[in-house]
Amino acid sequence: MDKQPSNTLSRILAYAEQECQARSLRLTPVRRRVLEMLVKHKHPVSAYQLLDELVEEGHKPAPPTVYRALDFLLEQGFIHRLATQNNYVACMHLGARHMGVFLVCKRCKKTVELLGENVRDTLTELADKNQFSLEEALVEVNCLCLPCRRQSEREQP
Amino acid sequence: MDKQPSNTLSRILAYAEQECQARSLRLTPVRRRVLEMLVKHKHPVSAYQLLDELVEEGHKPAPPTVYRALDFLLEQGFIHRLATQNNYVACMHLGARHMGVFLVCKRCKKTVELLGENVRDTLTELADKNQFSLEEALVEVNCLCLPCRRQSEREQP
DNA sequence: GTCTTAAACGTTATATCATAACATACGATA
DNA sequence: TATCGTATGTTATGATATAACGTTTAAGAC
Ligand SMILES: [Zn+2]
Ligand SMILES: [Zn+2]
Ligand SMILES: [Zn+2]
Ligand SMILES: [Zn+2]
Repeated sequence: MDKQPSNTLSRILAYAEQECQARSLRLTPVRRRVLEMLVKHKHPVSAYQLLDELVEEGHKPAPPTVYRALDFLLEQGFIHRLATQNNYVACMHLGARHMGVFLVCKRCKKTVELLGENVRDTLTELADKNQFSLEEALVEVNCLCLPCRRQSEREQP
Repeated sequence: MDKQPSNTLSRILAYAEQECQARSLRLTPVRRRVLEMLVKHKHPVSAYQLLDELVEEGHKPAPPTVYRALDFLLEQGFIHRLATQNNYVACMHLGARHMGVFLVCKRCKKTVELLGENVRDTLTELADKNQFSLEEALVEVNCLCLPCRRQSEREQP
């Protein structure tokens, strides 16, 4: 399990604050709260799961509230969306806008985000060859993590 | 626009038939019909669009019928799913099981499937470094195709 | 041929994910 | 403080996908 130092949350929030200032955008309470929840979770989570947590806190938001916050955070590159899982996850790589490359264990759903600059280069080249220009990309790798692989071997030798 | 020779359909269906025989599986009428529809479409299409077409033909299937056929075709590698689009598309690369690499124009939705063996190698290596083993992967590249790029330039110079 | 059985399919209902549309509140700035 | 664009609240609905269960079908055993 990844450790998550207590200052990671504040580092990410501070970074988001700063970027929003620089872009003349507002990290409103809802947006900030959603980002905070995503950072605190270790796994990617669904929009409705975030919604439920907001409800438990006393807010009474409807789905559009959460989706609008997610859309904002996605646009600013603060979070990523895992399309095969219908889940959202905070970006842990501050500083540079990048495409997400995700390793997802299909058994326990443990997820690792890589920067994958070399993947991007390969894809840009492939796109160019086909007269497409890469805007952004989603790479989701369905995997087995080491513990799950061992578990599988034990079950089916 | 890609041309689609009239024999493409029969080639793909014959291949699917043959593979199913070899794997002791059945390419039932529904499965065959769904594969046929996917091949005939030039763009990826949604499950409900396929459902509507089946209804127009006189069948009266419910969603599970289509989804079960799609699941089968996905498992056999005859089609791919584009998770960011919630769409399904026939595989045009007969013969070898492979991961899908898709260039998708974000403006006109024109889609090209590449084999991308080098992408696979890169991803396998990245997974290994992180103690994940690659099972399969989805690569969707959000692009602008050449015509749409020119169109955009014309609109916003 | 009939029996057995697993796979496939039909059917109904429901779960899950996401957005349209419109009203209200807020916040910057003139 | 008046104005205007942005953000949020609220209600309803659209779009995608699956659970559960009963029936049919096809293939092999006898
Ligand atoms: Zn990231
Ligand atoms: Zn795992
Ligand atoms: Zn393919
Ligand atoms: Zn295009």
